[in-house]
Amino acid sequence: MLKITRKVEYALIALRHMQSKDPKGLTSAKEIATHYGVPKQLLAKTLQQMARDNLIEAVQGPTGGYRIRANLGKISLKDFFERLEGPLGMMDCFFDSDCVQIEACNIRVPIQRINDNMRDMFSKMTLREVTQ
Amino acid sequence: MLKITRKVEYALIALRHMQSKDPKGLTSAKEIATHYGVPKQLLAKTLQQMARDNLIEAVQGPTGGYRIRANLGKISLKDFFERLEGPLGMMDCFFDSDCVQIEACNIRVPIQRINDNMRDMFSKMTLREVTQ
DNA sequence: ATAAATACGACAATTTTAATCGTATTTATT
DNA sequence: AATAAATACGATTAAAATTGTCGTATTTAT
Repeated sequence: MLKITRKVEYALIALRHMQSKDPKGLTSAKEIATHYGVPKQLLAKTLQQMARDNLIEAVQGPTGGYRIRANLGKISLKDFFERLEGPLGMMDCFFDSDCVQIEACNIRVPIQRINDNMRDMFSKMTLREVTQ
Repeated sequence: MLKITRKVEYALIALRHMQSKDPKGLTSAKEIATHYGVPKQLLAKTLQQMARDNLIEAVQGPTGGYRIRANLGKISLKDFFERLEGPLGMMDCFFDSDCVQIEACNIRVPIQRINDNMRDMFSKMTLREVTQ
């Protein structure tokens, strides 16, 4: 419980790797995959998603690759998690609401409170803190 | 990602339900299961586990059931989660360590930091805050 | 033209979580 | 003593979520 996914893990590995290099230079999915022993295809998808989100920039063709585009110091971990994985909630009922028990449920409000604390915590941490 | 499990959910529902009743009285698994539309067997196991942990007290036989035993105001959410689900960590590598990449991994320390924040947060909230 | 890279939907495998089954034990009630 | 209703719990199955792979298309430097 309360685990991050591989997608997020690989994204962080990739960002941190790129962060430590010349910001103009490009890094290929292959480079990261072989260096960290991570499945290349899955990593590539994650990189592609980050590119769609304008977190990084993609350059196609041979000699292509990715470089960081956004200011990581301005992106909260909460936003980062939500871009990659969707809304952040400890229980599905906060978004789905296909829970028929919603009337009887006695912990919705308290859980909401915990959840707010969690979101608050991740709102206060920036991506740069993790990748630098 | 970052979800609590049903086990924890059912445990909280049960505790909150019992909290709202006469502390001497007993509550059966059946009562909670039918009231909140929750699978009885799974709930029962969770209650049994909480009983083994001395969080609640079990009374057998017909007219038996459970009642709260511990002082919920003295139990942190972190302890509660860990009693039910084991060590709290955003990544398995903090306990398992069967990760061969542990040498190359570049995010272990930063993730550890986030994780510490999370554990800290849950250490500061008590079970009572959630169940009252 | 070729090769090496990104792009991405569809699918398969794996793992984790959730739920059920079956049986034993306890004990209040009759 | 018999019964019934409750807890106790290991084993198994089912379902869901996660993780990984495949195949194909596109881009572009050489």
